[in-house]
Amino acid sequence: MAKSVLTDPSQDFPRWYQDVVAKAGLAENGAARGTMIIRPWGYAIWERVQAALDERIKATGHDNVYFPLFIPMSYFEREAEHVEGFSPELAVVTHGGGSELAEPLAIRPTSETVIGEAMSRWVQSYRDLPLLLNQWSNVVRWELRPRLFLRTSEFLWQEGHTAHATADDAVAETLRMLVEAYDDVMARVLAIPTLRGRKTEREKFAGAHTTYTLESLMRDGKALQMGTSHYMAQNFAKAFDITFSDETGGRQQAYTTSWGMSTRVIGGMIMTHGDERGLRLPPAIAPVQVVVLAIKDEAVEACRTLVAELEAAGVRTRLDDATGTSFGRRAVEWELKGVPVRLEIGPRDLDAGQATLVRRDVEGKQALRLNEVRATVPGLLDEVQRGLFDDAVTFRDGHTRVASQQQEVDGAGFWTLPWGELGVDGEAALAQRGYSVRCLLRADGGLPDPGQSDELVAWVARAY
RNA sequence: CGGGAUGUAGCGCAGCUUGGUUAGCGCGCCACGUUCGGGACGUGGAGGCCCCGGGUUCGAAUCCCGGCAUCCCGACCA
Repeated sequence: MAKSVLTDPSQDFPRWYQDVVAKAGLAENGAARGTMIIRPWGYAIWERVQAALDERIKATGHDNVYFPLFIPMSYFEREAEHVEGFSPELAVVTHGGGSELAEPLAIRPTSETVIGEAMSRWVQSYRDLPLLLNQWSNVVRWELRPRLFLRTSEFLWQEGHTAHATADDAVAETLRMLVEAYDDVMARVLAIPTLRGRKTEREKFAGAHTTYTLESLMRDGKALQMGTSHYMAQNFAKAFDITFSDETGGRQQAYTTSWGMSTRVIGGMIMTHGDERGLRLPPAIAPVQVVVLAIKDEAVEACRTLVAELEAAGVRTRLDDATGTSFGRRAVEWELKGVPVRLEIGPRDLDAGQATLVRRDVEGKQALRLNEVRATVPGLLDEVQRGLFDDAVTFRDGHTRVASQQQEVDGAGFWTLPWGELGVDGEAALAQRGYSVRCLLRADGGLPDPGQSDELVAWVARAY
């Protein structure tokens, strides 16, 4: 298990994070304040998140669509809470084609409004429901304190928007995407354990009836929201007139949902798995799962054979035959990039008919017979994936403490306390001290219904 | 918008207090040679509106005034 920055106060976590992002070649700041340039290695990771998530979204019956980047300002004003929540962070275009626009255009911070407007035209009958849409896009929010991947003025994400005939259907959809799409990708692909919970009124999405969230604990003991799923009830249907004729010919208002997951999860992955030597990529997300490194020219041929074998076994493999660069430099570069497994072959290995296996997740090297590589590596990658997830669970559980009242909350990690004791006043008191209620869970750990208010446990932490 | 700090080579920094040759150092980059099983070394080289504007002075990276930008701590947030 990686040493925690939390247990080593001499370490400066923000600095560590910046170094990992830079040295792994993931991203850098853009010219405009708060913007981010995603470099090839970082984008390849995002593409794997996209692929996994898109597969889950399509598997649950959703269709991909694309809506405009520009949204007329008046759209935001139709939903009171929504406009209040988002106005402060809107970027607004006032000029186009050399002259001032009659109506300013907001650059989308999220697309409930434009999509709601279209839904009102597309939904006429109960037969048109449910309407299950998803969009891959960039959005802009003028954040005050940007940080690569975690909070940038512009970010890439996926936003799902659905409309349903009944409240039950909409709630079920909200929970389905949280669990079957988001948490599945978090656990299976990013190897990040989460809490599945409900947001408090104070923390919910602007305009939502209920917000559900996935919360994770980073290695510095702060929490990060990894994805949210919102049940809007009829709030947006009212604002955008999404109505339909039911089976009996009556007029009904639809119930809508929205849910999003962004490039932030890459930041979460870095802060969950990274160690003092840089990035550690879970195999499922790694653009390159195995690098086969030829130490000397005479080993290149054997390396090529190995690469071909592994590729045939479905392992994403890259050959490093840059023997003109020193071995140490190449080894370190692949470590910084977080590649899970390295196979080194030099003259000594050739003589012995073996490769030297180096895992990124644990210390040490071991010999592996060349003819056993193909049979061994896929299982090893699964083991690494599980190990990273288990380490993160152990870390979280080891940094979760129980409190009975808000005054006891003091320090890094999660704190749990009865929501009935805490309440909105306790929540406000915690906020004064820099802590927030990340989410509410049922006493048995399950997800609370939208209306449930008793027997809830508040999970509290400092957050990003 | 409050509190603190910083702008000097691609990156990280020193120099400024006490003005004075040609503005330095580390990393990186280029060439050649020796190296190469864990970030090699030597020699040579390229690369600077010292954030911007004004002022003081024989002379400003350095002192004074005014801008601008960035970073850190808060409030906002996927």
